[in-house]
Amino acid sequence: MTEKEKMPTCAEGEHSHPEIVESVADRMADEEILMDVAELFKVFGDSTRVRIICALFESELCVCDIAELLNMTQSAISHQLRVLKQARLVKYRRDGKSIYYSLADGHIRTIFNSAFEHVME
Amino acid sequence: MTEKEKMPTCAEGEHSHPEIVESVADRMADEEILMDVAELFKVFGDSTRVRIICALFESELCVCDIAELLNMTQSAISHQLRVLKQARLVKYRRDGKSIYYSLADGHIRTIFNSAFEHVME
DNA sequence: TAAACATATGAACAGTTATTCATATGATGA
DNA sequence: TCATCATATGAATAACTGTTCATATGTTTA
Repeated sequence: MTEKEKMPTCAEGEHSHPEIVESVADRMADEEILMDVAELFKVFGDSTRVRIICALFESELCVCDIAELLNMTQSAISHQLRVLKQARLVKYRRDGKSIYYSLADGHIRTIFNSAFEHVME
Repeated sequence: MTEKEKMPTCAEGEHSHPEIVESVADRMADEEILMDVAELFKVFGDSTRVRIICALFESELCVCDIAELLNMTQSAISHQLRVLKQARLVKYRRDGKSIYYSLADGHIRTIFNSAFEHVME
């Protein structure tokens, strides 16, 4: 470029498609819901948490059993369970010294089943 | 603790449940598939990419229209489209100077619909 | 009550990631 | 062919995240 100019974007020119953009904007879900969806997927987007969730699909489990199953430290599992807890994806009950975790919601299975279908296409 | 000892984990003691752990391990999906699922969710776990995907649910769009719609720079959108492209979630076609993106797969809608149901419970 | 155990948590660190800025690439039209 | 436009990309940076280590909390049992 001969002159130092701001790089134009088509959105400012005549080549954009304002009708389409507006129409899509109208039909899209609310910003807040999209944020919640992204937040949910973010929780699912870690292999440790995915493995914990898939373990809990099969059975209620205490922390140390999850740690043994995944071959990870108790601390690492506990930290991840906290993330799942904060996202209201797991619930827990105390039995003696152990704490048993299970899935809080049936929707989780549905979401994962769809994801499994996709990756195994 | 009086002595400096390695903190024991129940997995090494008698309080673990090896039968349950083994049974869950047997029924769980393969490690590789779980990694793929986590990888997929990781791509979905960003609000910009969620907004792009949800926009593409409504219509095929060129890059600059997505940028305008989301009120972000063309560069930021382009970088995120590359992530979606590498995950084989979008396809594109050239029409003159513009490049139009669309979703590559119907499964994506299914997964998102389940997620929407969850967050809107 | 004290020791042992299962779990939770705070701090620190390393690795990852999203955006920005500057610039490259590739297509179009004069 | 040259200027312009739409998009892509590399480098840099700031923010975030997962694990580890050390330790705290709360329960059980001797």
